[in-house]
Amino acid sequence: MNIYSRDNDLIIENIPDFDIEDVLECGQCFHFTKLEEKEYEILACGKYLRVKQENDALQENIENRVILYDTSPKDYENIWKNYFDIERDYKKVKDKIVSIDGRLTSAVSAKPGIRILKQEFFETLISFIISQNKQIPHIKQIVHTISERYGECIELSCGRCVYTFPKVDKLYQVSEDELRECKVGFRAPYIKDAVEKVYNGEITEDSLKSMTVQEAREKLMTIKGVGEKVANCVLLFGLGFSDVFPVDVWMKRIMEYMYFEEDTKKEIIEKFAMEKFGEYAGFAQQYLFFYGRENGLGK
DNA sequence: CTCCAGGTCGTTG
DNA sequence: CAACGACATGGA
Repeated sequence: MNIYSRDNDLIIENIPDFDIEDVLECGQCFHFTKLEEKEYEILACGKYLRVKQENDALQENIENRVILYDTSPKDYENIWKNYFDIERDYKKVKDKIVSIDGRLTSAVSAKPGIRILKQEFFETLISFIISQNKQIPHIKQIVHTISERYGECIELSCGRCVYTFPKVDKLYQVSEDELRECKVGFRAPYIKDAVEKVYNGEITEDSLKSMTVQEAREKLMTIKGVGEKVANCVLLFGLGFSDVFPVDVWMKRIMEYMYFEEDTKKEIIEKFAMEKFGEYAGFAQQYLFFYGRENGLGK
């Protein structure tokens, strides 16, 4: 891996096991827009990032080149290195998963560039409350709407404004009816409850991170509208716990297709996967989810 | 028109 | 506990 600045951009060559398309399109993140093939803009951590990956530099003996536009080395060190989980050895992660069960080889090699993003806790919490009983494109739309209406504006050099996801303090001021106008539907009171519990300090990122997964999961589930699945997604994508296995309709189908071959309760599937994959359960889940969804596994 | 979506809640058996 | 309908909204 080789990192250097060119004009105002930050260039990273040869990030192992990284593909910006796999990372963003695998369903863990909703606050981004595709601009071109392998080129995206992302709103995260209170920042705007335009990022592009080139894989056609083979003659220069370079496997891939990722360009973070208008990004200082300092922002890379402080924000994006952590956000993209650059320092984790994903070869080891994938080897481990495949050694546990060789049947995951096809899932892992289909999307070899997945990384579990370290997303902001609050945004992840609200986003996955919204996600229940909704399709990914619509979740993205709602997250964008909430950000445009209540987030902070970042003015780009071209004059266009983009909006970060709002902070708790801001969403605390937003009424249930105003939330409904963002098309969150019956989830409005759920969001309200989550915002209140975070705002008044009953739920904090730090305290959750200091707990065991079980404790943190139970704490999250005291929020109305946060069940087992949403809690697990927040633990995995927003708090850095990797020993969780969110089971949604897709994972249920995929796991029934691969292991159970009959209707099986989500709790059984979750327990089975956690015992099987342990601290790698979250990674295994994401490879399986993306692969299974793209291939319509389990019909 | 009907069915379903990265589910969860409240109500019944 | 287990099962089941309701819940907003939009797309197939």
